[in-house]
Amino acid sequence: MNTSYKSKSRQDYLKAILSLELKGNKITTTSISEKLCTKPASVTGMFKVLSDLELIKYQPYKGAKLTQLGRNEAISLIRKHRLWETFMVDYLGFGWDEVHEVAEQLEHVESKDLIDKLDAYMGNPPFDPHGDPIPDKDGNLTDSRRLIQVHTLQKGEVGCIQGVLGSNDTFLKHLGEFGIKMGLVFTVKKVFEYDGNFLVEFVGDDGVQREYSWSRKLVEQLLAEIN
Amino acid sequence: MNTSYKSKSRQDYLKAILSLELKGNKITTTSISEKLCTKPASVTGMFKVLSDLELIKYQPYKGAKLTQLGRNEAISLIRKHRLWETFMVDYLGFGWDEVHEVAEQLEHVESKDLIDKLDAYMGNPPFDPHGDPIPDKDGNLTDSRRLIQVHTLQKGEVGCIQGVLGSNDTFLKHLGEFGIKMGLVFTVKKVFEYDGNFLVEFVGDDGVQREYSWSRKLVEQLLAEIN
DNA sequence: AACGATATTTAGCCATGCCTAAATTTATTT
DNA sequence: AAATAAATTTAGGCATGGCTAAATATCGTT
Ligand SMILES: [Mn+2]
Ligand SMILES: [Mn+2]
Ligand SMILES: [Mn+2]
Ligand SMILES: [Mn+2]
Repeated sequence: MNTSYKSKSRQDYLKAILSLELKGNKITTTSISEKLCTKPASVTGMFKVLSDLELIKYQPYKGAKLTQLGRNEAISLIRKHRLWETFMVDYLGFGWDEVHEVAEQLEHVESKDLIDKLDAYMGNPPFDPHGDPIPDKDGNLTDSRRLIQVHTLQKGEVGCIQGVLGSNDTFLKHLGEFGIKMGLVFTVKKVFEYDGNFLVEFVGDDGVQREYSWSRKLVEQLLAEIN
Repeated sequence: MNTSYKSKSRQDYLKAILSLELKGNKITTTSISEKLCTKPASVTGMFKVLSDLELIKYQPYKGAKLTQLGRNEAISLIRKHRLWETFMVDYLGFGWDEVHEVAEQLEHVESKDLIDKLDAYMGNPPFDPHGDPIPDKDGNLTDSRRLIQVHTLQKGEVGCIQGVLGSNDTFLKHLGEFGIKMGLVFTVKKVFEYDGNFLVEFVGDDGVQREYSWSRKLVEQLLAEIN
């Protein structure tokens, strides 16, 4: 049979499953169908295929979980996705809000040699443009940083933006309009009790120090390092 | 209907058709099936699809030809293919015999912005690693060079390798073993009447001048510029 | 423990692109 | 002008990966 696990669809399913597993979620037909914009019935069909290929363990009505084989494949896809994003932003001049869609395509290009050479060309970057860790060529995905959500900061604390939770393009574009980017160092001047907004202060691209009001919804999605 | 012309299969058909048209061949179901390793019956089916999409003009039993729309799409694919090959060889350190397969995948990534930025990043290279001209971002595919097949050279003439006819990997690897590469300047010392072999002389990578015997079959596939 | 709500699977359908075998058209010979 | 050969199309099937609607299993409530 020609049944291999190297198809765009199957790979997207593996990635979706890993993504939910990393968040600690149960892998149900409904949750995957939402993530991939398909229907639960379609997911059931794919779960059977992936299970036959030993990429997942699937118990009808009980859910699915990645096998080691499936996990390896998923991590390889994450590696490709994040390296291509890094290349597009750092070398080709794309904005961080412009690369996700294209990386969704590039991650499916099959060539270990290509991605390892691209990685080497860029000097083995540890993080992608959204602050997400890039698995190394052996599939090790580690992140020793202690990032915390900005909404947990106290008045007076200084943070450095190192990542974002979720990275859909409109959210990223919104951040850009606020001058928020990776590595930005800011100070919490005040937390408003009324609506949970954060008053922060930082030096903009133009070298001028200004104050901004970040919404509660926004700061929950921002990850920072504190010193 | 979801019937778009952006599928890997359809794109590969368009490329195959353009490739044969450029060689002046008639586009038959048989010729395309050979090029794509499918069967004539499958090509008939695809010709109907491409015809419905107005990418080709198709007359049953008479053959097919690209429309302007189809030609534009095919040229865009050629552009992507050659730019990715150039990137892999000139930036990532691949050999010219290692990039074709991967470029076959990369050419299907859909993003005009990506390929135009990659082109700019590389400084708009005019030719790919195999000496083939790269269409510009507006789809202009021109080649003002006057390349001739090496077997037409006379004893005593000096040539500069600028391209190869056909570029399957084993052929290219073979060239590599002979020290033959783009830009190589050589002198024809003698043409053997017996077997049509060419005795040529050039300075190798190590700086040492040596003589080589190039087979008739080989020199027919080499394109050179003479000064 | 039984009911209703919710989640999941099954059944049956569709589009894409490939295949083989059979029918048909076109080209070549005599 | 037939007859044969070659090329091409048609017919019928298969695998993948979607869908909807209906059947079934599981879960939360009372
Ligand atoms: Mn994808
Ligand atoms: Mn990312
Ligand atoms: Mn291709
Ligand atoms: Mn090439």
